[in-house]
Amino acid sequence: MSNKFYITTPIYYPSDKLHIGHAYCTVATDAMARYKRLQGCQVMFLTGTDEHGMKIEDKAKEAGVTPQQFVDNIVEGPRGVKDLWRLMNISYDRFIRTTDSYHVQAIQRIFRALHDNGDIYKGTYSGKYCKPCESFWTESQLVDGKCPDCGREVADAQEEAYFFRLSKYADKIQDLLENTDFLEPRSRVNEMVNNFIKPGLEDLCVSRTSFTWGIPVDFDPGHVVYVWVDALSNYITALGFMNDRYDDYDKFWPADVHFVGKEIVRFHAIIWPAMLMSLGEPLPKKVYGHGWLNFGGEKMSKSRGNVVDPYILAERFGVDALRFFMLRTFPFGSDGNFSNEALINTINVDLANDLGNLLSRTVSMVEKYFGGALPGQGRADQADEELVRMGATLRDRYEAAMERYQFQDALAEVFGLIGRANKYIDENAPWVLAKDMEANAPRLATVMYNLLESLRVSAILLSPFMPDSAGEILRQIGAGEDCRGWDSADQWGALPDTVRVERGENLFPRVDVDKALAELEDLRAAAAPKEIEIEPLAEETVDFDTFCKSDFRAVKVLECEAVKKSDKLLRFTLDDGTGTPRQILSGIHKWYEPEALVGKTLVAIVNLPPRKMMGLESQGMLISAVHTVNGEEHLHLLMVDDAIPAGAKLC
RNA sequence: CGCGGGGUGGAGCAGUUGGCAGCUCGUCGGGCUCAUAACCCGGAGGUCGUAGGUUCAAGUCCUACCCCCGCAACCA
Repeated sequence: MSNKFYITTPIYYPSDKLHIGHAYCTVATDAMARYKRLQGCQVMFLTGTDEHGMKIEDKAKEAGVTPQQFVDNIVEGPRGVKDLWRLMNISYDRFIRTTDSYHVQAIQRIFRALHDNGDIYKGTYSGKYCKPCESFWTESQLVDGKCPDCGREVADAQEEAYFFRLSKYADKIQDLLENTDFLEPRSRVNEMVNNFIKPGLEDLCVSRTSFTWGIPVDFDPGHVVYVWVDALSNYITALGFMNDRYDDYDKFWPADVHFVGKEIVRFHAIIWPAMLMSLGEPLPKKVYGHGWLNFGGEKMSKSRGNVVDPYILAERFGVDALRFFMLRTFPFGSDGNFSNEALINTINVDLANDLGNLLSRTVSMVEKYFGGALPGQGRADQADEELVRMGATLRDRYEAAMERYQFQDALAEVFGLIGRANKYIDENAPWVLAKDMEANAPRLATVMYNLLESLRVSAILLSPFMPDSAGEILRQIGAGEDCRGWDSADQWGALPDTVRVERGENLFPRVDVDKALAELEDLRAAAAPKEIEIEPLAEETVDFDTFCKSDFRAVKVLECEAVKKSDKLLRFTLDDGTGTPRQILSGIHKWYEPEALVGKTLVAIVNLPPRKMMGLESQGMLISAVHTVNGEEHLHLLMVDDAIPAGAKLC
């Protein structure tokens, strides 16, 4: 086995605060890194932030600061990225920011190298251009042939851009994906091949001229390097590839594994290896696409208002409990359903009842029966066999699961031993033995010893997941430095038989479920100070005649139903006073249930050209008031007095 | 017929190459008292989405269909 281990998280995009999903990936990587260190490997654990791009540029503008100030605040500032990793006890060895000067310099060299070997060429990126918005759109993004943002005409336009010859590597990539275990879990391979490779890989646009917040192409000012080359290369520039800041490339590359979310598997499984092939560098040994944490069965997203804040949970329940929960409960390769109930349940059952209580009852019995230190004379019995065998072989089963990144399984193995130890207490009833110490002291000592050993082995193997708590367990059971390591984890008997224990606070207090859930709900509500935003008033004036052309009418809702296969669309049948029902489609299902709207008097513009949506014709548009609260969009249909007759003109 | 994932006791999930349907929680009954009202034992509860097919044998393989989720699309 190689003694070096290089593991990475993705570099996160700091356009906003990070949430539990980012923490999930990073905690998993941290557990893996700590596990490898425990085994004695020399580990390089890299994480960081991807700080360029138009979105950051825009966000900074909104906030009235420079892009650099904006990302500095999110990365280094209070409750920022680095602060979150401190809180989550993340043991990264290196943190890369794509704005770091060594990275910038290396990217320029990499870009040039790809250019020099002919894999990057200058071409034109053609599309539809909207002048007022200064935006390029593809044919398919257009709405009714017009700009999807402002609805104005677009023109054919071409932008000069650099392209990477991704197509050249299509066959090699397909072979890599289908015939090796480069990408795991296996289910992600089909998706990649079917969606992206089989339809034909197109060359990739790798530079932009439409924004400036990026790394300049040094031989062609005006172009900045687009995300692919900039962000993906972090995995090698952070080791010193094409720069002088570090000198670890030869030592640690290729990476043993990149942990990435399933949404960016595509970039890591197709574009990244192609870039490395072009550079003539070795490929990473593996890309592992983990699942997402959903909340209440739905994807977590800001607009749904169900984003989970790791700060609140870690402060309320402890960092170790949160780390443990994420990796114990969900299979790493597939999506998991996060819920506060499940978190609390896991804390109570696994950590409080099983592990914490085992520690507590064991230590307190050693104190009560032996004054805190075992006597050094024991008597083994057949009744010990199963527990001892299980404990002595646990490390191997744990290791097998960890090597496959099956954290859930590895932890289940550990808790198998913890459960067995609790049962062992019942089977041997130490309190019965203690009634006749003269006869039973050696036997009782052995029972206690086996319990301490169970705790010791468990704690060592739990230490990558719960570093602080595992250390506290080892401290309480009196384990010295020489029996805390990986090598001692399969040595039953490493603990001295005269060990002295030291009782401490309850490691994992039981959580009152109802109370905690209510508190979390309060916190969530309190954490959302209202920040109401409205769209800026229009600067352009509109002449009176143009305004008069818009025909607004009061309309009555005759029928309203959700459009099948659409999340957002409602289909209205309206009385507009003409006697002929008017059909209008409106994307407001998020805010209104159709049945609640029947009979209401609304306002519609009725002389817009008809337009098809999801195969249905919409003859106009309903008027709503919109604003955002904390970034979440709110919408209210304009409802007017029901006394107004259908068809009444608004002017 | 856009792509992918999934439908297994009340809830959440495992089920590798087809061979008696498992785990955690909950629930019901019992035991114990060292311990964080924790621990241990036992019971009840499932036509494995539906309908066909292959097989001595199908949760597992094949075909069709239904439903859910994500991506995409759409959101006048």
